[in-house]
Amino acid sequence: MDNKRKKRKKIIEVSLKLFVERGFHGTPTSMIAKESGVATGTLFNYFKTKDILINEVYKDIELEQQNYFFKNLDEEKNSKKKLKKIWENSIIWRINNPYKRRFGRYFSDSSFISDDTKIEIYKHYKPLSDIFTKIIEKKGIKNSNELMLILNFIGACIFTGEYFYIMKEPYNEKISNESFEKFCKGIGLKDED
Amino acid sequence: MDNKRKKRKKIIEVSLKLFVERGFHGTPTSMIAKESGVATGTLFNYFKTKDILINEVYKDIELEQQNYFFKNLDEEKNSKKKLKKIWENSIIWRINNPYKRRFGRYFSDSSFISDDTKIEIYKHYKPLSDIFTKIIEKKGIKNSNELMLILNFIGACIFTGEYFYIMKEPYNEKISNESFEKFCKGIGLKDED
Amino acid sequence: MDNKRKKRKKIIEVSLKLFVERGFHGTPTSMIAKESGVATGTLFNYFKTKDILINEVYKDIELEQQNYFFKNLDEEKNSKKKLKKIWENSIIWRINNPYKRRFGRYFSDSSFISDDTKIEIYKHYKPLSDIFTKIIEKKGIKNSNELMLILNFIGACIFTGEYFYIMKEPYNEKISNESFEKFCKGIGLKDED
Amino acid sequence: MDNKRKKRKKIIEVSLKLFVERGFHGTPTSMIAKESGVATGTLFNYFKTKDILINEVYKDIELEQQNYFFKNLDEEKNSKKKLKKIWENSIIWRINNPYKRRFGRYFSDSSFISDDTKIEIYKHYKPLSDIFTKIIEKKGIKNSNELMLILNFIGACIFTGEYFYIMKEPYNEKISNESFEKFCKGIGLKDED
DNA sequence: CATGAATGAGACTTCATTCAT
DNA sequence: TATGAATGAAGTCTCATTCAT
Repeated sequence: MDNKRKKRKKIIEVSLKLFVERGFHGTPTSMIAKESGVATGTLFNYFKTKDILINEVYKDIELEQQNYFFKNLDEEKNSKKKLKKIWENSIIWRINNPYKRRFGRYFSDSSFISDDTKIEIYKHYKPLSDIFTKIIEKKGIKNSNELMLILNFIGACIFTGEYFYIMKEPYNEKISNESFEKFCKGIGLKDED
Repeated sequence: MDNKRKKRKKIIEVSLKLFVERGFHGTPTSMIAKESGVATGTLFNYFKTKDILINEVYKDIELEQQNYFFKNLDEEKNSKKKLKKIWENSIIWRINNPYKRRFGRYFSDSSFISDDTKIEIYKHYKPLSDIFTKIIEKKGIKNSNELMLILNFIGACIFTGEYFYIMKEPYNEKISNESFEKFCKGIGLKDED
Repeated sequence: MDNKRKKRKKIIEVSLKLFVERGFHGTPTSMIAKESGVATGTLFNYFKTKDILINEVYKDIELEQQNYFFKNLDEEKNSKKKLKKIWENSIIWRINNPYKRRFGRYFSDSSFISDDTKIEIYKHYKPLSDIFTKIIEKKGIKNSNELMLILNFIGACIFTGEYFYIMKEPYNEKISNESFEKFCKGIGLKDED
Repeated sequence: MDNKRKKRKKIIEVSLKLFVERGFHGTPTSMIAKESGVATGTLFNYFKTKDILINEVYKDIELEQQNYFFKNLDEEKNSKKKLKKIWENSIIWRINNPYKRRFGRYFSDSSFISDDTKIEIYKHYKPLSDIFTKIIEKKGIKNSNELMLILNFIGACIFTGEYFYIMKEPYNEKISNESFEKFCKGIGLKDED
């Protein structure tokens, strides 16, 4: 029984790698099966179609990612610290999971991922928007555009991460923090907020 | 002779649309040909292979985009104004060219685009890095990380643009400028710089 | 397992016939598959490409042919008798296998057959050259040109066979032997040699 | 007007080379046109179809070949000398025209050459059979098989020629003659015949 | 006559999926 | 449940031939 779990996991991992390296249509199911150590027919016992398979890969990655992003968030008391935690977690996760990072980039927005899957995943980002809701409330910034704030945060975060990717450098807290502080300065977020 | 130009243009446009909507392998060359109003064989007179075709689509988009981004840049005297111009141009371009925006997102980083093509395109972004070189010089910020500054700029710019995309709103100078000013405040860029 | 053998054999036979009748490029793989009673895709499970297929056809023919040419050769004591055996075997084989005869004629020297295949096949003709080596030794004919002798033998043999082909007659030992004796007389090979 | 002749000749020569090197279906008409220095469409002004083209190539080669084989034949008085002349001419011709030699080997018997063409060509070999008719008459060999004699001659002749081809040696009268004499000895043909 | 862009049938080959074992 | 041979629709690309210029 647990064996089944392992096989499923293996197929997901192999698919992730191959889809990223070769594209969806560039990866035959026979190749996934072979690298996963199962017969072609067996693959379809685990995932009825190739389309279902890539959606499951996506869900697995997203859930794992979100768990990591928002992990131990309650330990932090104020908003800036919470944001910093998310900032760091997400950059580190992307550095440590280059294949998953690329998978998101190529497929998260694509037509391979069904709308149902996208909606299901979207819900889990609530913790992030909660933080910005609270910031706006606390700082009494009326008319402030919450969505724009969130987007700016995500943009700064992702592109700071890209830096380490481009430079092929390991994560560096100092560099990352400089970037984070610039973002906070920009939106006027103080240490005590 | 001009007829050939037009046909080529038509094929590029149709390919762009279909690749974005259906993916590379999801778009048969026969479909591209049909929608372009030429025979299957004719397509291959213009582009020897499907791979070459998608690379040409990419190049066409990038060159057009870069022309737009950096257009009339010399009219602006100082760095902040130059950046503002690029900021606006790029957001507007992405709003006005949703298919090209999505094409970049899906394919710019993918293995469909050859390394040769990527390198060729990369060179044209020099005007942007020149601006940041000058900013760093003028403000005497030693040890400043130019690449990180550029990435932060691009991130802020793209994600500000995403806002209009998600909200399905037309471009709004006020909203865009608020975002831009936050970015400048973050890196300490003044009006007179 | 045995079923696979049979299918492979069937495809080889059908290919042989069609390649001879219609040429390599004149024979679509779909036609080979259909006449072999398998699906188009199945053909490629057995032979990865059409090029590999024709090389396998060639190898199969050559090996079968050589087995037949040199069969029971050890029973004969002297060189002339050995040559006679090969002479007869090869003519009879060509009469009984008209398609294989034509296949050799059209393709053995062509660019469809890879150099690797040709070299692999060439090695198996050693028994024939061994006989001529011994003849030259025994008859003490110094300076004799072994290769020329072999070529003359093959030429006489093949063109004697052509006689039956052109006349559409069955094999006739008397006629064949007259030709053989002329060849022996020409090179001075006696019954006791 | 003479210009047309030259162009026709050029196309024939290019076709010969390409058909031998790449096979009939492996040679696009566009490639023949290009290497011949004419436009694709022009080719079809000279030869209505590709099939007609290869038949014309074949006829050109055969006529040239036969002219060479039987040239100055009347100068020789007796049969052996006539045969020797043909023997030499044909071997030399094949050495000097390796492409034409291969063309014959690949295509003379193939389905690319129409039956009409083959029959037309066959007629021109009468001078050779005349010689053997006379030999049989003169030597009073009843029951002798004329066709078999001719075939043996052709076989010996071609395979003697193959010797020089395989050895990549230039023509050598002594070696060639040894072979010829063996053939004559075999059929009992004397110098005075 | 010469040109070469356009045509579209047809070639080889791949691959998601099924099913008998 | 696992297997992997078989399927055949569908994909990319070629090429003999035509025809407007």
